[in-house]
Amino acid sequence: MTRRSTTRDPERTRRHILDAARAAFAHQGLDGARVDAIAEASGVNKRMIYYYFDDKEGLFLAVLEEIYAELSAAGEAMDLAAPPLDALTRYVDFVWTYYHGHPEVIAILNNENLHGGAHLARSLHIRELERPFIDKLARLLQQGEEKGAFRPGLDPVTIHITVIALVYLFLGNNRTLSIFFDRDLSTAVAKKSWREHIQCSVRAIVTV
Amino acid sequence: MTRRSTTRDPERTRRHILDAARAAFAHQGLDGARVDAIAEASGVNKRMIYYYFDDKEGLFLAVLEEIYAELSAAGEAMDLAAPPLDALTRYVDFVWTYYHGHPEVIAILNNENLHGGAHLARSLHIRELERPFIDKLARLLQQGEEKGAFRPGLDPVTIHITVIALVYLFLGNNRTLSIFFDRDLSTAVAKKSWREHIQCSVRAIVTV
Amino acid sequence: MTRRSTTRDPERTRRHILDAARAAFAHQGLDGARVDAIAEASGVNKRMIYYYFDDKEGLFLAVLEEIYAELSAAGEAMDLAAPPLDALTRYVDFVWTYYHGHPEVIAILNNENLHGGAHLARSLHIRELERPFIDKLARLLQQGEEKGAFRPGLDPVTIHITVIALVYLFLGNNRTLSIFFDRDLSTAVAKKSWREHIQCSVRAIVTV
Amino acid sequence: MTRRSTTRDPERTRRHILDAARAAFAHQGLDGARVDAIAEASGVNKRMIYYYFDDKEGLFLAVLEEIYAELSAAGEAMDLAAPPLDALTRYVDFVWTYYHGHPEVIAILNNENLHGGAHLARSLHIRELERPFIDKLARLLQQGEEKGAFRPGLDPVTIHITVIALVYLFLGNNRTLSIFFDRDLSTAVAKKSWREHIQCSVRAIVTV
DNA sequence: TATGAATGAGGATTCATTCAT
DNA sequence: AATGAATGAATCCTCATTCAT
Repeated sequence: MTRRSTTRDPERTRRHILDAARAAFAHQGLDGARVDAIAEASGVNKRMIYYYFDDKEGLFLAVLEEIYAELSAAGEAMDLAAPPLDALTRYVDFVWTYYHGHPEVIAILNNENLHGGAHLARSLHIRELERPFIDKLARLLQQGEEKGAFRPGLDPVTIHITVIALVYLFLGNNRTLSIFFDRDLSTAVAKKSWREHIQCSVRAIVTV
Repeated sequence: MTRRSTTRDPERTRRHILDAARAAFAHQGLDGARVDAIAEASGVNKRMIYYYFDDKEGLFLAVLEEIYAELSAAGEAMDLAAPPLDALTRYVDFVWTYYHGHPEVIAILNNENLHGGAHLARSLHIRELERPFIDKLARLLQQGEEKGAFRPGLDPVTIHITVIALVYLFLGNNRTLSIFFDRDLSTAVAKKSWREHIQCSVRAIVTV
Repeated sequence: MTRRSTTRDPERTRRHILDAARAAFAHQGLDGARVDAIAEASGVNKRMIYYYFDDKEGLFLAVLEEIYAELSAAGEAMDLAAPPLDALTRYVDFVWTYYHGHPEVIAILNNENLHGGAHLARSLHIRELERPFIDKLARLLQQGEEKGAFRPGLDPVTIHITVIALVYLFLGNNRTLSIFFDRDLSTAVAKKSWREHIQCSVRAIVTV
Repeated sequence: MTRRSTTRDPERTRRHILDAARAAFAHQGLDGARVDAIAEASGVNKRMIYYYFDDKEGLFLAVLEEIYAELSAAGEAMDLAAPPLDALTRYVDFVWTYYHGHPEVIAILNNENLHGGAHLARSLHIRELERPFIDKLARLLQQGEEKGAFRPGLDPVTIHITVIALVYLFLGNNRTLSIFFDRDLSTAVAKKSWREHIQCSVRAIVTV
């Protein structure tokens, strides 16, 4: 498990640390994660964490920035070239698939919210990021509106947050929801069902 | 602000500890919160925390159980006696108002999800709780369906989670959303706007 | 060496820590001294150091304050009831004997000067201390002047610092002086000789 | 302020390191000074410190030896060609001016004493140094004695240490003395006054 | 029921030093 | 001669928890 980076490869060392940190922060949070454990898991000398990231918070911020950069990059990869309703379906699917495939993102973002977004606010890189999700969604809504398929005046940010909310909460709070409502929401069936519910809901929200 | 409970009042001591713990867990999470700080804030000797709650996790569970009990009790207080669409509006308002008035609930539940719902799963009290929200919502959807105002076959749990998602994510992730989308979502205007968006959305989802 | 304080005796615990700290700071300085070593030497759980003194600097300050308190108390014990010249001799002897018997005081005060008197400046207790050395010396100089034995207008603080200088530097810098001037100043003979030199010098300074 | 010595200039590199080290040791002591900080301040790669001075202690010793060499050189520059009393004044002035202009010398020598003169004792260069201060002072005392101005049998080392004591302690312990005696001794007036006091005192000590 | 004192394992971080180039 | 990367042993300090009263 512990990979030894015998060769002198700064980029690789950084990579190993970031990967281990991401997993650790996702599972135990900023406060629960242990620097020792991250070092151990990354197969890198503990000292290197401080060499590259200053301190635990710096490491957390680096993870956070990477998450947002990936989020932004994911938007670039999304292809919505299709008739409005189909594109809308694709779009929702994309968001669902993204968070479903990156559950650690949810945990880490929740953690950042717990801390009032303090790290993110201090970040210099976040501001420079593009938000392709919004741009592409904006164009989609525009086209749908022009074709008379969608309601006029829809705000892409609002719609995007709506989709995120429906995806994110279901996935991120799956355990407590399951327990409280006494219904296992972690099964493939429950997920499929919820995914369809999101599709229907979003369609209902944007259509006339 | 540190209340000294010199008098021997068990119930009051428990209360003080729970209140301080709730605030602490909401602000720093289970791992970030400090037993010392909780004792200090509650004006109670640290030893008492162990006397009443065994350990930190026991205290967290107690807070969690109280939150769910209050959640359940809040459902009881909700009055949906009105025509379906009006009742629906009231219902959404109720959920919004509840979480808006209890932001610490969101933080603590997120924390419990971070830990995979481990505490909740162990709780004996949770199972016994009624879920009045669901029951009342079920009746409402039933009535709406009978009157031809709502779609048939709506699942109250699904609808409830939908509303929670739209409320909870906006409130709980307000900071990171604001930063990432470069739009201050914490203003009264932004909140009002989002609240209306939820109302419209839910209506669109349940209506034919 | 390691005394175990099995009994619960706060005062004794504090005492043990302070004693060990004093020795440690005297030998390795604030930065060189190790908290672990102090705990070990005092036979007290390391955690207690932080319990009683907050941190290493707090411990250093406590040592410093104790040193000054003892310095002040030593002044009280000094009896100068004698004819001026005899009293002067006694006084110089007292200062010499004090520092000679408390070499750690010199090391610690030097350390505090290294840090620009930062700790002392923050101390609240220092200001309240009496300076009996000065008061008694003032009276002595006054009497000597009246009897025509001493020069008029002598400033007690100046004279006191003079005596301290002659005592303190010889004792505190004994090693480097010995090496540089290639003459062993640590022998009993050298000390006796220097002590007499101080007596003569001070007498020369104050007499007409 | 960090000078980059991109060019390969061994002497310059050594110089930069020594300068930075001297300042660091003067301000934080041997234990408090950080090798990293010294490297940073000297604009030289940290590895070079080990290349030129073996380790931290070696660097400290190098600084120490330089200090003593300068001290010795300063003695050479001192010109006491004047009538005994005038020469004595000049001499005291010289010592005062020297330490006043090189306050870091005091801090570093104190540090060396804290460590029991261990580094100095191991030094090979110290033994070879001339002590022109002593030689010149010896001649001065000799002349004064011959002219009947000074007491016979004065020991130049004793007198020199006396002067150093009066200069050194006032300057080196200025902060703690000021605080303890509640009198600001760092002002120009206080310094001038003390300097005159030394002059008078030394004259009183050596004259008949 | 309540409290101040005590504990030991562990936590983040720092340090002087060395390696590989 | 010079450098960025790497190391492991410490170092200060914190934490949840328990003891003795």
